[in-house]
Amino acid sequence: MAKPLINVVWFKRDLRLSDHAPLRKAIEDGKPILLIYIFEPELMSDKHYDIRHWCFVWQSLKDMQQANKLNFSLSVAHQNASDTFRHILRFFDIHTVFSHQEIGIKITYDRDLTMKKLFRSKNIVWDESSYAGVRRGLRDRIGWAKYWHEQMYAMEEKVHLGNLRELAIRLALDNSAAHQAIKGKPLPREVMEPMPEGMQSGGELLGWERLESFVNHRALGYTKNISSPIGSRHFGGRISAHLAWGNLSMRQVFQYYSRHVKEKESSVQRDLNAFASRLRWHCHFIQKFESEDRIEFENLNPAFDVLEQPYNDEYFERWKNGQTGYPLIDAAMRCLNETGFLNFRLRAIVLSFWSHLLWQPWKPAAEYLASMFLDFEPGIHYAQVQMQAGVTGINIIRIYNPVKQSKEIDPDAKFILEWVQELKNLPINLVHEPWTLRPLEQLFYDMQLGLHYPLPVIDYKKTHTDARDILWGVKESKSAQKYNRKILKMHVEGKLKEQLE
DNA sequence: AGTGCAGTTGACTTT
DNA sequence: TAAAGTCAACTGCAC
Repeated sequence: MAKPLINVVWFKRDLRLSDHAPLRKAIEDGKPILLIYIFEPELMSDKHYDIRHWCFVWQSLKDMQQANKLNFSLSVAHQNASDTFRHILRFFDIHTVFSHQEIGIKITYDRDLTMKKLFRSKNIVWDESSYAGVRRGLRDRIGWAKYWHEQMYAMEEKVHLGNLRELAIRLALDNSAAHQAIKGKPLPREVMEPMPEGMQSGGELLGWERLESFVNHRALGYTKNISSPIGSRHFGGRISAHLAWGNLSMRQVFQYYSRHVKEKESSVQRDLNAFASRLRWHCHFIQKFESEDRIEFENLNPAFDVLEQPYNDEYFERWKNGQTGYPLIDAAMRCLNETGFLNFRLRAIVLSFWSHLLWQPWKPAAEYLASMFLDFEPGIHYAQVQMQAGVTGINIIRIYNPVKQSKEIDPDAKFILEWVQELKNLPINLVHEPWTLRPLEQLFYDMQLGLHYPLPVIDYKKTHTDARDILWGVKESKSAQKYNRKILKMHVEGKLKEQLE
């Protein structure tokens, strides 16, 4: 007996039901639709990911079913993609699989290659829609900004939920409840539990709440607070995780901003425009990764391959657990571990500390930070890591002074004391550099260095000079400059050039 | 009042 | 979204 012929919409990092090209196309086609999300064990155990991401995904999936009052379930699998589709093929013939292109790390790229082969062998069409103005196989950036703007101003991909409700089918499963895996082991319990306090929860609804509250209430103060460890958490857009997992599409964010910016006061407009310019940078970096995904493993500028930065496990443990003895660094890392978010400046500071002051290779830090950033977006992440590590050749080398930054961005030490409570009895000026405490003061404040709080893991004065000399030496070498020309040609379009340098 | 000088500020360059 | 160094201009003050 012939199996029913269906289409599949495969959700990845596009967990929403609006402005969704694959859904729009599948509905237009009119065949029954199976909606699936696959929790891939190999991805879940990859170093870039943490349970917090899968929690966020789970909440997004729940939101897609519940908040929109759809009376069908998304099918959720917990096994690798090939086996999932083989399982589906036992019950159905698949005409087309609709999904978004994934600009991802090697492990997902390889999975896509495997799937491409599998689909071809089964005579299944794989229809992949592009991601937010990012183009496959681009060799240079001529006309890129223009194309991006066209994409952003284009009409939304309309999804008719009524039609979707009629077409959507569920895979008949052995004793599976609505949210259970269609096949494979049950999901870890923690995935289905609420987010820990302080970490953003996932979902389209929450994404829109954030976007609206930012544009209409929190935007004034965006630029002023952008570097403040505490201020940025309120005055920032805070939609990054929702963008990374596709609760919001870039186009939706851009159009919401364009619609509302006109009606605001000029001071708010300034802040909103600063926010909006970053939306384009977001896609710029993803495009960069699409064109050159080797930067997950290799220096963008190969001249920096000569750096000798032997990995030190003790340094790694102290850095990641917030035990370096530099209060700002420790506060940032502890805060990140617990909340999944840091503002841009703190991300730059902790990375600079790792690669310049601890003189460590960027790769282990890149993987660890990816797993802690709830908004981990592969393209942006690796471009930023390399930029902060100073191995792109085309960007200025910024070695942050953790004490100077501490006094500048956290003058009253509020942020530090929130996360490094060991220091709470010290006067503010000593919180920024506790190693200056003299023995009598340590007694007086009941704060023994090396016991209650670690001594600095390195001496800034010594390490930063070495790092500076070596990095600038490479940056100015003939070899680095030769590669720079190639890099600029590939990734930079006209006016963007100055902004990058 | 003008001069010399130490200290400060800001623009600019180098790393 | 850096930090440190250089230099010229400026400031305040003493004489």
